[in-house]
Amino acid sequence: MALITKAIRGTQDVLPAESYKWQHVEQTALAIARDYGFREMRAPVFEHTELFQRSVGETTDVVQKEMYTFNDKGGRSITLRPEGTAGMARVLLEHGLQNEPLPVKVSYITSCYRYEKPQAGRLREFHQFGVECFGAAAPQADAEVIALARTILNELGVTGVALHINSIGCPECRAKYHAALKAYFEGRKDDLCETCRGRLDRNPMRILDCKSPVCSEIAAGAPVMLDYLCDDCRAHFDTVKACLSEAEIEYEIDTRIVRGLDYYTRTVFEFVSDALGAQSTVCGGGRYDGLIDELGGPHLPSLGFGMGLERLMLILEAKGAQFPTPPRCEVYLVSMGDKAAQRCFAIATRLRDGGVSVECDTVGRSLKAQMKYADKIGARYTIVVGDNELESGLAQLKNMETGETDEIALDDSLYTTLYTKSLDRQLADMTDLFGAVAE
RNA sequence: GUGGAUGUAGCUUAGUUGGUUAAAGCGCCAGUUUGUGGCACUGGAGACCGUGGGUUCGAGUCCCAUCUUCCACCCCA
Repeated sequence: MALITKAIRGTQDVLPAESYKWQHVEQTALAIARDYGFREMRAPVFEHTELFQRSVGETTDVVQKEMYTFNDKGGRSITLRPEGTAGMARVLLEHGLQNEPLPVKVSYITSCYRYEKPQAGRLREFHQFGVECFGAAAPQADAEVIALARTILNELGVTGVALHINSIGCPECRAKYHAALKAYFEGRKDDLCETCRGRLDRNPMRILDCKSPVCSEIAAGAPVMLDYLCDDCRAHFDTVKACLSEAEIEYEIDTRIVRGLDYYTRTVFEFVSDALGAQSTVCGGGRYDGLIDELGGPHLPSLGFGMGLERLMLILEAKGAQFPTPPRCEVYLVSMGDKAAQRCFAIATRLRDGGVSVECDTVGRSLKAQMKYADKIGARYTIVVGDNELESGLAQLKNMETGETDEIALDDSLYTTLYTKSLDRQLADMTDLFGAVAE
């Protein structure tokens, strides 16, 4: 295939036949977040490169080798956002939102860009639903954000996901832990795999996550972060756990969770799916108490999560989750001849103004072909308009499901009849929807 | 960035040890006389066989390169 008609590596198109699923997922997530008090906020796809370097962290893989960075014509270094939080934090500070009643709770749906090798559940352009809660230091905020993610997953019909949580402490206790960890691994340095030997200086916590048999065996005996938490961090984590338990939210402690973005502190969590293969995290997040200071703002303890929409869709498809069926064409107006076609267009326009879903011929097809087409797009009713109908002012309203026909006059009564039918249908659809939710 | 697999019409595939106009199903379009869809039947459009080289009298079939997609590592959503 020619280059110009080929999508860029690692990108994905959403076709008309699939888009309703995305709309459902996005609207559901946004609506539930609204119930939790999160309002949507939007930020540009690109930001100054420095923003991501400062927030995500200079030493992280994301910043070091995965960002889409370029110079614009004005010589500025621009980067396509590799994640959502940094941009949200920037908007907060630029517009002084920290002066509004705290906490400031925002949600977002964004595309993100990372130059990685594509594989299952990993794309170069991917989409996230996420939330940020700025200015909430209490452990209840951690539980709230976790509960929100869980509710969204549940509401969408996702099964087979487990919540894993951990605390990586504050900079003070983490420094002590790092020292202990380093001392431990230093003793076994020669046994570690090559990548882990490199990690020893950069980020020893990553070794805990290494898949190599030798490393994981060594890691099994390594000191655990939770044992090094300072009193405040320990108390915070204990309360988070207590909140989750009392709200009957199941979780497991996973001491190997180490977020790859530098801004995280204290609580970190992920929702892991059994349906995704190697890239099994569908939602990841945590607290970042130092991020806003780091960006030059006030000390504003905050937290959030990101949910990978493509991964979410993958799970939904794998689990055979149900999506609400997209609305179908209510009436197809079949026309014969130019005069009738014009009349049909006029009728269609008026019906559409009244909120009815109508279609009519735009390619000059024969009557039979129009009937076939009406059938293919799932039209519920058809009305054939030709010279006879134009003259008599009467037409047949055909129910495409049963094949039954009713006489219908081509005057003002036609509109009220069809408005009513359409309204009844919408009402029935809503009843179905609520019925399904109630189950 | 490192490994392994993959690539034929819109989709799913067939293409014998390299040999004439690359095949089928689905889908699409149009017909099956008199103004009404779903079934059936008929016909049609649609593939430079991922791309570029090479071997050969001759390659979709062999070789090399490259790209894509998929899977794993790595990383993360």
